[in-house]
Amino acid sequence: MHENKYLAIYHDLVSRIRRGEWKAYDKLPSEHELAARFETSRETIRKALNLLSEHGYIQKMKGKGSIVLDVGKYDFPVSGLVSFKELAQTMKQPVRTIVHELAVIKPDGELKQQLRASSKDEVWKVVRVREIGGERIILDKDFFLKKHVPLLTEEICEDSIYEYLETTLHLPISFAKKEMSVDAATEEDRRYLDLNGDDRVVVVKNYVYLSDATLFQYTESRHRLDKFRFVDFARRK
Amino acid sequence: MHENKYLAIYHDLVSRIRRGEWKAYDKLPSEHELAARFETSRETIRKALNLLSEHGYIQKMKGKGSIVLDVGKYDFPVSGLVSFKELAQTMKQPVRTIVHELAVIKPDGELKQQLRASSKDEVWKVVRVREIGGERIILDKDFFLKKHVPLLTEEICEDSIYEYLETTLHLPISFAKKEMSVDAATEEDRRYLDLNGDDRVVVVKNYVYLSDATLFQYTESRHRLDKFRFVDFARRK
DNA sequence: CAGTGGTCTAGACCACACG
DNA sequence: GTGTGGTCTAGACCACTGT
Repeated sequence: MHENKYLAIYHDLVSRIRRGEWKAYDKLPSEHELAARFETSRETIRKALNLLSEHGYIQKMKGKGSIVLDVGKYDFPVSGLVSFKELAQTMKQPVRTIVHELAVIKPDGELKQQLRASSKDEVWKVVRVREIGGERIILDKDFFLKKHVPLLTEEICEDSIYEYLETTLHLPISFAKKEMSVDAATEEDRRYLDLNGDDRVVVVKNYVYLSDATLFQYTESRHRLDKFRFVDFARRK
Repeated sequence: MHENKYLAIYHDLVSRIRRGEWKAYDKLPSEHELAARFETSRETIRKALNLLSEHGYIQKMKGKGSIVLDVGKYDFPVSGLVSFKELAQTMKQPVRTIVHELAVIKPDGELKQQLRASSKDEVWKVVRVREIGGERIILDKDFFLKKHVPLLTEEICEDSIYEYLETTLHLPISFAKKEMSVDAATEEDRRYLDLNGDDRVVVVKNYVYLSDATLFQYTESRHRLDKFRFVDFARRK
């Protein structure tokens, strides 16, 4: 496993910050100083620092230096592509995934359009419920183009589909477009979730693209209103 | 007004893409070619292309080239700090801002904590309603530390507070943390908004920081459920 | 193989902050 | 003034993609 120099420096600095080597509002060493310490060029240090900045670890100030922030260490994930398994690992509550449906289907009108699929394409349909603290909170409906994902099993769906796609199939998942809104709850929502009488759910629609910019997955995540929470760290452009 | 070379190139390429000089899935010229065309170095071109990539305009592919995407041209804003006025300009519906309250207050317990203010700090409180297509949809409650914002008028609040802060006061707004959730509607929500009987609202809490990492604004944006929509473009790290 | 984007270097000059 | 981060250059080598 080979890691880029700037990524290695980024990870090194992240772990130092997390370990408390620098506390919030402490100044980092200057870029010149860091370049000498890591025996590299300043531009490479700057790549690492820009990553830290984008991820909310530091704030850079022209003419002054870079200071460590205290946001960004908590409340992960920030905006980004994060799978439920990665998210679950940061939570205290016990979580469980129940697979309700796992089948190959022919996409119909709306779904075909969403996946930009042709009539000949076959599509995996996966319906899962996420249980958190004993309550059924999230209904996940995933659709994959079968030409990209030849095999799926119940075991994979109970673990992490993302992990399987990336580490086993080596699919180059690259970017996604998310849309969030509040919609009326369907009969399916009422059947699979503990809605406590709510007639609405938060719907997160996720369009996932590969690195050649082809769409290969459409996911609809339906959350119980009172348990929904989304955190986003954003920099002014 | 001086603009950096890589920013100028970025803006040039954005406008060419928006004008349709390259269509979706077209290949951009290679970085080498662009460097020659813009009479600059490849690293500078790469800075511009990375901006295009981050903003969802292009997809870079090692060994192949960069292609133009069709997401990112619509559905603005993507995740980011965007003021209501900027957002309104991209909408078709007529919008209006009504200022209900504009006062200097002493922060009480919860607010003091949220703004990390001391008992001596004075705080601007602004309550505004956003009307879209004739309906009162969004209730915005803004709190600014007065030491950063000496003067606020009703005219400024009806226009764009952000514009005033950035272009007139030159406050270096730098980053923000957003939290979204669905909460019970308050008496205030029912009074100011056309809720149509809903007993919940989408709450977006926004903590805004200056470039020296000091918090100076807390905003709570309360949206009617059925009109709430949030779009996010995210790249896999 | 040639062409592409990804990383890295060792410098340079600039704008900004602070004493 | 010194020191900081921001930009820019002209090269280099690498890994990947296509033919």
